[in-house]
This record gives sequence, C-alpha cells and structure tokens, in this order.
Amino acid sequence: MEVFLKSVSALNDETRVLILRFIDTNGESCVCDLQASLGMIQSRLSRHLKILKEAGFLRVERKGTWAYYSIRSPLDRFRSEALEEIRCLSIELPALKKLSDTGECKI
Amino acid sequence: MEVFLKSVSALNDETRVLILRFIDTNGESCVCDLQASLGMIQSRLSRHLKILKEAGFLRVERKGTWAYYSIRSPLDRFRSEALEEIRCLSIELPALKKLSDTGECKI
DNA sequence: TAATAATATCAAGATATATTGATTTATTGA
DNA sequence: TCAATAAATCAATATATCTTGATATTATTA
Repeated sequence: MEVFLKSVSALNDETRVLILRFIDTNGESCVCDLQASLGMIQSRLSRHLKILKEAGFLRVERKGTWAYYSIRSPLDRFRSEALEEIRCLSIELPALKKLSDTGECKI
Repeated sequence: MEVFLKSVSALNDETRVLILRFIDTNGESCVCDLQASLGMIQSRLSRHLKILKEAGFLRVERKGTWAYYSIRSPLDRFRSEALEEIRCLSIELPALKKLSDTGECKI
C-alpha cells in the first residue's frame, strides 16, 4: 500500500506530470536545463524532482556539480503504464533549452 | 491532463484504495453494507464513493432508497491497470457485513 | 584554501483535501 | 400526506501539500 500510494501521490501534481513528460520526451536532462526550459524556480523544481525520484520514476546521475535526471529503467508495470498514459496526454510541452551545452548556465 | 489527474487524485487516498479493493473483491455493495463492513461514518464514505464515481472507477445503481456501488465496466487501460495493482496489494480487508439482506439496516 | 556555481534543504505562508457532525434530499409505506 | 430510512451535501476544523525566498551543501577551480 505504502509504495503504491507513493507512486500515486507523485503522479498527483500537474507540475510533476509535466516534468515526467518533458524528461521522457527529451531524455536525460540536467536541473539547470529543466529550470530554463520549464521556467521554474530552482527550489520548486528540485523538490518535485526529489519526489519523482523517491517514488521510483526518476534516477539521478551526478557529473561534477550537475545533476542529470532521467526516467528510471526498468520501470515496474504500474509506473510504466502511468508513463505511457502521460505520453498520450495532449500537453503544451515547452522547448528544450540546453544551457549546459553552451556554458551559459548561470541560474 | 485533467482526466488523468482526476483518476490519479481519486487513487491518492488510502481510504479510497480500500473501498476499491473491497468492492472489487465483494462485488456490488450498498452503502450501508460498506459502512458496516468498513466501519466508516456515512458522510465520509459517501464523499469517497462520490470521488471514485466521478473519477470513473465506480458506477451506482439505485434501488429504492439504497444505492449499490460496483466497479465500472469497462475500465480504460490506465484505470484497469491501477485496479490490478490494487488487487495485488496486501491489505487487511474487513469481512463483508450484509445488513441489507437481513433487514437490520438502521445505521 | 577561498570563491563560485549548481543543487538541495529549510521555514513560512498559501492552497487543497480529509474528517466530523448537522442538515437536506429522496424514496418508501402507513 | 406524513413519518421513517438511506444516502447526499454542507460547514467547520484539522491535516497535508505546494510555492517562495533564504540558507546550506557539494564540487570545481583559481
């Protein structure tokens, strides 16, 4: 029950659904790119990433001071179905802004 | 997005997961039996049943003053997967008390 | 080792959701 | 039509979650 509710409550927020969809679409993303692309302040984004990670949807890889988030793999059946459902939602997905590539990451 | 979040937020409560599991296990149930079996006060139960119904998980059939709730059929893929997940949870499921059959429904 | 940059955490206030007891609505049968 | 019963809704309070700005942590590099 506990694990199921943790997955469900992680999904129960429009912001987090958007983050999942964005990372699912664009692949591994660092926090500063997500900030720039999604237009979210850092503490807010960081909080939601943590919730998604602890619910088993995301994994993090650190490279220096950067943190790269990606869809955890493999996902179990329910999480996988949830992600598939999110893939089918008609969402206005913001364009990817790759600050980390160009070195202008100063947020 | 709206519909997805409605499903998810309906699942995001231990009480409602228990109700879904109970009705899934015991079949169509009237509100007074659910009250007796689950030990919930009437307004609380009624609220949760409404949320589950409006999220597309349950349907109601009225017979006189009674209201019988059952799993809506067919369920779409995501709801169906969610229910399957709930079926696999190890939950202490209270025994069914059929007050409506014996006529002792006075709650 | 000190300064800087990226990310994480914390504290306070705002918003949403759950619980309870009281009231209302709807249906049945006298 | 009135009384009784099942179920739904309402209002108040309690609890949980989200947002923001400030602060802390961690890794890099000068």
